[in-house]
Amino acid sequence: MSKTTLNKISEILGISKSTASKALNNYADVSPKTKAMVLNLAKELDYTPNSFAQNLRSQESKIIGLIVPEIVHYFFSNIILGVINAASKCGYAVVVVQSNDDYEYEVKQLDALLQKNVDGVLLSFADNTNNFKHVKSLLSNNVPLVLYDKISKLIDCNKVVIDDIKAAQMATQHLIDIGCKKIAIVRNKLKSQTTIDRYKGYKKALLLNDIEYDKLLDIETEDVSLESGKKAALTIFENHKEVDAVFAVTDLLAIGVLETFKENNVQVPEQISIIGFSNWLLTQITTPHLSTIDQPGQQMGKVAFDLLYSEIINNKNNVKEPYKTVVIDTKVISRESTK
Amino acid sequence: MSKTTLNKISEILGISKSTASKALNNYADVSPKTKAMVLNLAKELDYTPNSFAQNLRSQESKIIGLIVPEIVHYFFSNIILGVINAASKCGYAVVVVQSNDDYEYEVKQLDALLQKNVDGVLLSFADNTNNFKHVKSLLSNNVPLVLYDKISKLIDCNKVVIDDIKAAQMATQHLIDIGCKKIAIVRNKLKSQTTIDRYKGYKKALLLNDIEYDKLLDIETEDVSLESGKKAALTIFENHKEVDAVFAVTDLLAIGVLETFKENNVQVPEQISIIGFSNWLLTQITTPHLSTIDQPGQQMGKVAFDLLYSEIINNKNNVKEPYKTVVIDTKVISRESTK
DNA sequence: TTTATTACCGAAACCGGTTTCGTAAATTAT
DNA sequence: ATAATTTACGAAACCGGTTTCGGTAATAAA
Repeated sequence: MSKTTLNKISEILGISKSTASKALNNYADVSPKTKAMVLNLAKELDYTPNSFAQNLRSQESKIIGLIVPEIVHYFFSNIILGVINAASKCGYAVVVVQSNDDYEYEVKQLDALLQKNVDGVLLSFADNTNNFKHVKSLLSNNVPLVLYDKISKLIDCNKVVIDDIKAAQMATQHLIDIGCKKIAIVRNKLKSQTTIDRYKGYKKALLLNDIEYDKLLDIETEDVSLESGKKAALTIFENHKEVDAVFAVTDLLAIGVLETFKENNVQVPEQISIIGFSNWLLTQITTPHLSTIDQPGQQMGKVAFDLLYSEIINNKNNVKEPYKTVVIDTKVISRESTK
Repeated sequence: MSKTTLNKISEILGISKSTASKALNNYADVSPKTKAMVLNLAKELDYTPNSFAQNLRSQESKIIGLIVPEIVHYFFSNIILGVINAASKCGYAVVVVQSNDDYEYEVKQLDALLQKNVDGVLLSFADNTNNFKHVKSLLSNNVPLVLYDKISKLIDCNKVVIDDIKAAQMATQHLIDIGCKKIAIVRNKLKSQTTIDRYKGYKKALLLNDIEYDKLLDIETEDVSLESGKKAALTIFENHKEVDAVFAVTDLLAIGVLETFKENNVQVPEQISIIGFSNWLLTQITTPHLSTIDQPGQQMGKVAFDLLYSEIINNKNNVKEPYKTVVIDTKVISRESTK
């Protein structure tokens, strides 16, 4: 049994394809009788319009592309969920791809999305992306784009971010508020905007509290892995016994730091306080529970989709709205690792 | 500047659309000169075929649907990654949706996928799915389907699973091997196949080692959350001091159990050993590190896609292969929580 | 009764490719 | 030289909807 098409329906009823289509789409110029006839038969034959044909006609796929640096990642999982839920409510499906935090891959995956004719793209840059040809060509091709989380100020489009400077400043201030004086920062050396901003926030907090920035307490790591956190902690443990607090720019780094201190019998938080960044599920499970910055992924995903959606709608209606940058609120989650 | 189409190319070159199409698709009946001409112009105008038209013609979308019970979940994140990587290599995009571990939602999301005309579906059932009308209608509509992880034996299709019985048996045997005698099981009461099988494996191991199954040590929880694990541990702690080991059917449950024991000054593993299930990243971060069963999500995702892909290809060529059930190997990861 | 409206329907164009089939020209075989 | 192939190309159908536009018949207004 082949799929039922409009042609089949119109043939059976002895009417034209046009009328059948109109009946299904609530056009005014269809008599009640005819409409009922069509609707009944459509239901009986379990008719669903062929979306390929609809897509070709409307030139839209009702699918959007979502590029995340890493899929197996608590924060980005929440992004994905937020996007998918919001999209689903508007009848959009989401194709998810991963850039592997690599520029080349990001370009490739973006191309793949465009070949599928997605109606818009949500993108968080790879750590090593500092060339923006690919997104600029997107924009010149009039494909709606929303950048989220790891963005670039050089691109003129809708964005949704957290205020990394402010959040990092709050994290550092929290450490200062509980009495810490020698605060180390552990950050990855790749210069993504988020890393840079968290670094700025750290320095800003020091400055505002008349604490001198000490280059030796500024530990750069290869990446943001658990292992890198451990290495960083070892550096601190071996060379800087005076340190009484660590701000790590990601939770995983923070956990690596925490683990290593524990292994070396450094009491957390009695001897040293630790705060991370993102509020991964992980942080509620460490011993002691890790203080961190809440970075609401689901909400960011939802907002990102909403921005994209309104841009898609505006495009259809040929209206041009100025681009927005939505800043999502973060807050300090104070747990046992900072006291 | 509008998008370049085949029509535009053929008009510019003064040839027919057919010939232009053939040139681009390596047909034999195009002269070398004409072919070069078309290819050059296509490159110059940055021509990419309109996939809507291709889809309509070929009646395939080169998109597959992936339904996961929960997106923010270490195991399923790995599934998603495995699927996406494998799919991408074959030119397929993946639309990801979440069933929320709820049957109604699962049906709804499946419908949404079908409306997008996906070429196939990968599905892991919600915990409360025990009605299979939706997937049966899929199969009768000849839409390729592969079930993974949470499957049903009642459905005749390709599947990829781990041997939950064997894995749970291995976990329990591991506890026995290290000398435990009173082994409790913590499992969610919803009767998904995986839960049932892990329960079976637990009992099988007891049986093979002449340990009597004790209904009182069989703790049923509402769900598989951290909280449920904590509640279960409290039950054990308050009523069954004799228990010297706990097998929890998920890592999160196990971590809840672990946390609660620690809070009540029960030494792990000295007084009680704990083993979980799945090998989440979390398990490497708890104190003590949690023993568990490795459940290789990425590999399962890859295998699931490969099965789906070959079914899609077979369908196109009108060949019918018998359905397979691929069983992925698991192994015990012995860490500090079992000694 | 004549004219103006309204209600209802269908032919056909359109979206942009792919593929079949017929045919004229060029080449080879006889 | 003619006949048989081969080469190269294009017209047109096709995929399955949506939408415009024109026209007839029924109704309302003059």
